[in-house]
Amino acid sequence: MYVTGHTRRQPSIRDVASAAGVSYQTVSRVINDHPSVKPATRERVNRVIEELGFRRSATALALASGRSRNVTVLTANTTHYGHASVLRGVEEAARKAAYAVGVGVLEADDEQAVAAALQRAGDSAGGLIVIAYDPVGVAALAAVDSEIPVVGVVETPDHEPPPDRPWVWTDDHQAAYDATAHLLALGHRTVHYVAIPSSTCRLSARTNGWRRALEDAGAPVPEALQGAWGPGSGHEAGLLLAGDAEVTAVLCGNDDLALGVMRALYQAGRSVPGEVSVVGFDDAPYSAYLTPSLTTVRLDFTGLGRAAFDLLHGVLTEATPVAPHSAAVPELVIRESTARPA
Amino acid sequence: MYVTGHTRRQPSIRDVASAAGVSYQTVSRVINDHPSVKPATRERVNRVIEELGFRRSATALALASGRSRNVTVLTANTTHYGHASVLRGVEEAARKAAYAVGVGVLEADDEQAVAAALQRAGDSAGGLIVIAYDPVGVAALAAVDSEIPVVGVVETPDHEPPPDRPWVWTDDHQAAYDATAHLLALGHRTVHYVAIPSSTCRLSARTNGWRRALEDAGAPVPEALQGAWGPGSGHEAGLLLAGDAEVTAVLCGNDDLALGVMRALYQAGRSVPGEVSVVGFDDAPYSAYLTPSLTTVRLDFTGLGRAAFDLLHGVLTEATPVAPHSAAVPELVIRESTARPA
DNA sequence: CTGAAAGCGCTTACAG
DNA sequence: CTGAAAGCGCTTACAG
Repeated sequence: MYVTGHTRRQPSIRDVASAAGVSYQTVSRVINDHPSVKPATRERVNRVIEELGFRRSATALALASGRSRNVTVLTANTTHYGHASVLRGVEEAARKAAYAVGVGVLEADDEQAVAAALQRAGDSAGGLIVIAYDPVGVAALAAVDSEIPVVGVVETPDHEPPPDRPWVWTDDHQAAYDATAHLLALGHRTVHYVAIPSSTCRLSARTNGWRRALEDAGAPVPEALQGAWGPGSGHEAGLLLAGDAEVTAVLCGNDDLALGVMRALYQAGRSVPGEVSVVGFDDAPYSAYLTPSLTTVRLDFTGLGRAAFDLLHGVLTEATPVAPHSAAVPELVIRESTARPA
Repeated sequence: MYVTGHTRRQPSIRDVASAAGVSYQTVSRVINDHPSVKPATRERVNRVIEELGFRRSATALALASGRSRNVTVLTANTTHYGHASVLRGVEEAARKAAYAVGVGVLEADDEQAVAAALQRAGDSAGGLIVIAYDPVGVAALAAVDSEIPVVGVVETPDHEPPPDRPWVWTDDHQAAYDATAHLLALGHRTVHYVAIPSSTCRLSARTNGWRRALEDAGAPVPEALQGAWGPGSGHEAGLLLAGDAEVTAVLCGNDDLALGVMRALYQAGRSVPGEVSVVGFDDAPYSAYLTPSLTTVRLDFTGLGRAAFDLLHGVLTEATPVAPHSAAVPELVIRESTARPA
């Protein structure tokens, strides 16, 4: 069989219209499920659509209608488990709603780079979801033009989001409180804390939850250590902590940090959980298989992503009232890395 | 300050044109860097563009020109380190070229689902990048309409890709060979293997590299165990392996599998690397911080993603000749999980 | 219930 | 070097 190099053009609504013996306007009504089309006509048009393999052009639709069935998620990171899972949740919900999803990564947090990322995203997207777990994300969320629909995936906020700009989060504060309380209940005198980068200048909800639990129990409140996102910075913090004989329990802002801390403790000859208990945040896929397996707070990132999309979809279509909401309840998963103090 | 609720429409090239006192056609020439525009005119237009904050509409551009400055990557998984890193690499290169990137996840591998994913992706993208590390991805790559530009991110192939459909890969075969040879050189009689899901019916390049190294050394070739992607399946395989006293060295298709195997070995009371050596593939961020830290093959997934985009960009613009190519050389990273047999 | 017109914001020939 | 026309594939009023 010989095929010419010529690409057969995709059929347009006009092609469908002439093949079905109607005006292209009627075809438009059919593909938009407009009520006022005679059933027989509708059926005939649908048959032709099927035969010709017609697919409505998303770009023409976007240009003509001004709406774009595309959302893009802006994030500072795509490989970290939490961020990647949020993206996955967004994609899942978007797929169900027949939306396309784009990704933009926020490389640097200078104003220019953020502005550029925002513009690129705004060019193609009808709406934005920005993951604001870190300073770059927060800056981006704040810099979004007021005309473009956006929802933020944020840390537990301490104030209401602006009405036109919903947020989505899981209750970090309570989760950190619970994890700290668990350690205290085991008999530890206090709990040290290695923080992930705070998204804002003020203290994060996790930090506050940890501190509150300590205060409520009348335990001393040690100074929190500031970590980054990866295990390397957990390792550095762990080295510091390992040198302090007072340290018997460490709460970490995420599992990567906890992993680094455990490694440092091991290198310093302090056993986990024999001498020191360690708790993480996230429940990354690897955490259950570490030795000792990691006690951690399971966060439903995927559910968060789905919620973010649903919210955005709501503001995009104006069908649903938009309300800020906290999705999914975190759950403390107790494994081998926590025990009573020696 | 009072602001009306009315959205000020984005300026179009006509707005720019009238403000600059030229025709909109001239504006089009300026934004497209067309050579034949008098420098003075160009400068004036550019000034107006600046003043008005004009941004060319990506969707109008796509509709009018037929080209879409958007690529979408199709993948069965977004959270696994390798897949996420490829995506990250694509985004990085796309950003440099001012392209937008979309993601589509391949949920199920039945024909319908793949076809649906393909259609959705094709609707918005000018080109596709499909990650074909697993059966779903392979099916998707094969099902892409011949008219749409696509590049596959694949396992080391055993034949040339079709000329119009470039692939990108890293040399798995050599990497598996090296890792196996390392274990053999340490004095192990043979090396067992836990495989990731093969993308095809035939054996994967990793499996072949492992087998070849064994054969070249005259070592017995045990049957490979079939794993999935996550640590859970590595754990299952590890339980099997742990029961066999002959097993002293295990090569795993990825780090997650290796983690699961190490956990199983630990539970069975067999020490790593004292009694059994374990090697992974990927060099995930956590691998260096495990105890024992994991010997593994570092793969440049991000570079692979960048290469995939560059290739696609080449076929999209027809500026660069497209050639299949192997990006980045894998590197064996020797850490604590491997040692001489007891 | 159905059709003819105008327009979304650009680009691609075609003129001058 | 610059401008007026037609068209990309749809939708949104406006007629009938």
